[in-house]
Amino acid sequence: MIADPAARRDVPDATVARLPEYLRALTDLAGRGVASVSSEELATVAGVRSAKLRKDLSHLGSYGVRGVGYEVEVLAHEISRQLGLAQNWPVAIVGLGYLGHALATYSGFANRGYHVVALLDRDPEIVGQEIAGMIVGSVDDLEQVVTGHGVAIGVIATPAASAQEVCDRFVAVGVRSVLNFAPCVLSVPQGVHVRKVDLATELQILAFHEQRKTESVRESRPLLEVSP
Amino acid sequence: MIADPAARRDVPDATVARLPEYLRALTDLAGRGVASVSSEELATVAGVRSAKLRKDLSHLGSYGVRGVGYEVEVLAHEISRQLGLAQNWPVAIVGLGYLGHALATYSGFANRGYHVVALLDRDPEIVGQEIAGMIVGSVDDLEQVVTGHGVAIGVIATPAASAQEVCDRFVAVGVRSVLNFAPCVLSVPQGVHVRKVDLATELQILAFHEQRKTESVRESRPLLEVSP
DNA sequence: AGATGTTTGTGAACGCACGCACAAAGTCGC
DNA sequence: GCGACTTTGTGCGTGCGTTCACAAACATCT
Repeated sequence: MIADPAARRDVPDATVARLPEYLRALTDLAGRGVASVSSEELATVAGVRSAKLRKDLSHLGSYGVRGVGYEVEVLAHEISRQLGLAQNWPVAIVGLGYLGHALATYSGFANRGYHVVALLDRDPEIVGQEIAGMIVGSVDDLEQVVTGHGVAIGVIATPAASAQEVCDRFVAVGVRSVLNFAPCVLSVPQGVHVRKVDLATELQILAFHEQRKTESVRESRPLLEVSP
Repeated sequence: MIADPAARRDVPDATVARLPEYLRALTDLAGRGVASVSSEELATVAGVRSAKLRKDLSHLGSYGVRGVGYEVEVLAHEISRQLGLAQNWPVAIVGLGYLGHALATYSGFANRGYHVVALLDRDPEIVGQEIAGMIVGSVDDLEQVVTGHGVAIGVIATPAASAQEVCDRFVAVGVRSVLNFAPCVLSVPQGVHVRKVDLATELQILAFHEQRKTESVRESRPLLEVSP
């Protein structure tokens, strides 16, 4: 029954990174009225191999029934709990350009265990606007807002030049988890967790593979040099 | 020494994923007038360990000078070339909600080896609008646009419900690299490369670690369980 | 020129993650 | 109740990625 304390201690990072995808797949299935799935089926929907899925889930505990499969509701609830989505984390978003705008209105946030409690920007043109049912506040009030709402996770969607300063202010008032969309490396003290998402990076990785594909067709042709 | 043909064949995926960050760091340094860096300095700016950086770069060839370091311009140009950024890949973006809007106006795309050649949407309200200096076209013309511009990379920023259909149409007209922002798994034939970015996923991974932190605080009190 | 100092490039050891294959554990039919 | 079938959970081998540590290679100073 209570295998949690032992199992929960060390969930591999690679597994953690896949849990949200499993949860999304399970939510899909639940929405379609599916009550039970095998690891094979769920793996297909989630885009992984069944063996990997089973090993991942085994790190959370034993929530399947041999010979039957997993109960969708039960497993979804368990993953949800492990990810801490029951806690409705208060999130603050700084920087409301198009990207911040997208994040604020992203239904995935509100519906998946998060609660955007504050939108902040530096531009007086943007401050005061209503976005996703909220009034954009001034970044000057960052400390007050974070403390007041007990913000645990800070989202940075500012230009790279402002990112470090915003991050420092987040950290100074106790935020220990930061999601950074600015194309720069943030330096933070030990114990603060930063995840970075760079849209251009993803494209560049794709471009690398794309080039390899076209290269293997042309095979060993000299590239043209660029003269400055 | 031309070590390229041998070295270029197998660049580890993990290394490829870091190359864009190195390139960004080098561009930063070049902009600040730095001409030469050691692996230690560059690693700090890029947020990795120097040993890892050196091993990564060694997969591209030998572009450093022992006892001195790397020439910023030379290394940047080399990574740029390996990533295929000299080719100005034509990119098409489908789905111009706030996220698609953000992608279209993202300066990182235009300035880093990409050329957004088409914006497409299904909503008649959005078709015809001007975004980032381009007129949004109808998704009905997807095949024509892709073929006409020789689009190699397709970006999907639609709702999940439409993503697979758009993907299929991309693939049908020869696109082999897809960047998917929709929260769903795309199924594609062998040889087509898909990268997925899900904004909610990143938050959930952060939440997991955040929960672990707060748990370890609460559980530090009942260290000893009552045993029978 | 030789000695000294610095930094790269890499062989080797280690650790993590993935896939395989199978025993364990359950269901179902009779 | 028992055998056949299904599916989970996992021990193990393998391969990849990271880190360490050092020799090779270059610059600089005397």
